[in-house]
Amino acid sequence: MKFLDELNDVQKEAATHIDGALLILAGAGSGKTKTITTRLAYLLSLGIDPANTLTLTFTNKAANEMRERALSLLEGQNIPHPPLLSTFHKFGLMFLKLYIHLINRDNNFVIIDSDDQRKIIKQISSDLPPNFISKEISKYKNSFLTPDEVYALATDSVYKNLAHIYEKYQNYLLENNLVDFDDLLLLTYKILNENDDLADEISDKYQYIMVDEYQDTNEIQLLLLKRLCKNHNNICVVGDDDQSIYGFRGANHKNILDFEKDFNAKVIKLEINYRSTNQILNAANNLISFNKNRYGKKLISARGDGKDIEILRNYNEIAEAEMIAKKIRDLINQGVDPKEIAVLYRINALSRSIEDGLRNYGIPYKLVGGMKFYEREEIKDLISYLRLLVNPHDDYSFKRVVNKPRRGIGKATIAKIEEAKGDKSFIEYIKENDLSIISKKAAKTLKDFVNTLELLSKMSLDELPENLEEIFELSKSYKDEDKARNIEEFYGMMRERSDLNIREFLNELSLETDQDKITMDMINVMTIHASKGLEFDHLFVIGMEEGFFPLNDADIEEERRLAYVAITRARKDLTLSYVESRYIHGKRSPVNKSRFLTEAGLIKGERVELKESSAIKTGSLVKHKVFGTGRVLGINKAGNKTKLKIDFGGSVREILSDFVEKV
DNA sequence: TGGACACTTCTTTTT
DNA sequence: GAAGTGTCCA
Repeated sequence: MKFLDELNDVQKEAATHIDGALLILAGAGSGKTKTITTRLAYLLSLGIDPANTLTLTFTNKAANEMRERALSLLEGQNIPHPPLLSTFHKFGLMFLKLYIHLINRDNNFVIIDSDDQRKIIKQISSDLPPNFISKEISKYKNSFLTPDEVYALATDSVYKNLAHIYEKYQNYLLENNLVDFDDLLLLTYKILNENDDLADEISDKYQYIMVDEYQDTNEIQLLLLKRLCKNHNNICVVGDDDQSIYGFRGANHKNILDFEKDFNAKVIKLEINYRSTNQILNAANNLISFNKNRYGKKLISARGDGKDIEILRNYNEIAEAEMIAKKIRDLINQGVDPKEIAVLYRINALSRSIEDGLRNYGIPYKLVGGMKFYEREEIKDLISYLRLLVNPHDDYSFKRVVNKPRRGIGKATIAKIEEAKGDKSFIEYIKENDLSIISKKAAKTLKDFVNTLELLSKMSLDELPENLEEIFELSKSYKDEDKARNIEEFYGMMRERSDLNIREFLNELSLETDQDKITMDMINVMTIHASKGLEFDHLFVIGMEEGFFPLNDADIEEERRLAYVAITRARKDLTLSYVESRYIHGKRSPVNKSRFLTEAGLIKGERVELKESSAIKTGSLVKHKVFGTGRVLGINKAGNKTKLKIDFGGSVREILSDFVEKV
């Protein structure tokens, strides 16, 4: 096999491993993708039926890239059909289409995204932050807790209330045949778990399973994988425990640390780094060695020495931005390709100053992952129209679009119908009643609206854009040119996918992200999270300050991994920057340089003394001398004082954080 | 009904 | 500082 010659010995060992569980611990820049795509190509070149392989990823982009690379290695060989490479969620979607009837649900379900989820939650309850609720619900679902069980476990009124909201939320999904992102995996697992014969069938079908970015898997994904490989244990996962940075989204860093034990796996470490210079890797190695929870590996550069890492210190963020803009200008003047330059930061709020700086110097840049196409208001409106056509009972979508563009249907009218309609959906009620409770004009508008929707619902995906536009003037009604253009772009996407019906189109769409669209042609400005998997010759990381990076109250080891990811994005030239004072949240505050600079060995003789955070967060249990134990409902920072809103068994008090202890 | 104004909040976000 | 939410009034 000629393509094996492209690999080093360790990579080759990994790529030619055939049977049994294997963990490929792949350090940053160690040729991870090359190794697993080669392994896939290798398996297929041995005559293994592509239909017997399954490769799971987290993004469509990764799946597509890997498919292409594997197939290009096999060029000229006769592969009967392409292998299945899919995201976990898309795999769930395909599975549920075939088998959701086994839990008595119809396969014409619609997938909701996190935004929809929050909206639904908001309709159910208004007293707790929807973000907090949706996180909690996700936690419960992923721990297989039913609302009743959550209620039974609840120790205080807040959590009893949450159990209640959870129950209503689940009922809402069932009534409207909706499926959230968690469900795509959960229900898939549930069905496989309850139907042993089916699990056998599926496990026998997918005899060779591979998983990319294993450090980002959560509990359900682990359980699901166990089901999928129950009959063969042929599972090969790739990942880097040191690059696990999605804990806040439910990724369980433990999965990769325990894989060896969980699956009785062989472990192969890829430690030769083909990306960065010694200086950069030394800093990365030094820094990450401060973490306790890790497998332990050291990156060794295949590129040798390069430039020293530069540390920038500035008076404030304006000076910082100016200094970096100047440096970037110089690089470009030296002929550096702008797409080889990137600026990273921990939090989006820092993008502003650097953007200003670049703009002042007339340097074109691209903000990666800023406002997302599918999250734009006008696109969500259009999607709501499509949903309403598929499911006339979708009251959430109905309310979203009933007055877009303006038809003179306001809050009052909606509230009246809401009260009168009982269990009926808006559209049902409007069709079946004379609407005497609202004004004649509004009644006529609504009747017309509903009739029009019914008409539109009979159309195919490629007929819709024209008709929607003619009837509702969705694009035309916007004065904002960007919005109109976005709508036209979306129309274009609908026409392109005329092979699908509306429902299929919506479900495909909900699993798509802008991540898939990242193209690199200009200077890139983005969060560290967005930079994962990318690499640049010249890299700037700004905001290296305590409180920003590491962020206050965050999991320090995950912050450190994040810094590790940031550093290892750089190929030859890394610049880390901090300031003395930063303007944030409408206020200027003095800041100290990040401990990570010291830990990386970049600033000698200094040690930032800071307690490892025993951070108090919303939801934490705390103890007070007099009031006893309570749960934190909210956190309020005023100056350098932090005030906590705490529920002490029903009575809510505001207490300064210094007066309580975390329990 | 919908605009104007006050008040709150502010980490990252592969699906 | 900005965006999102809530409330009031023409």
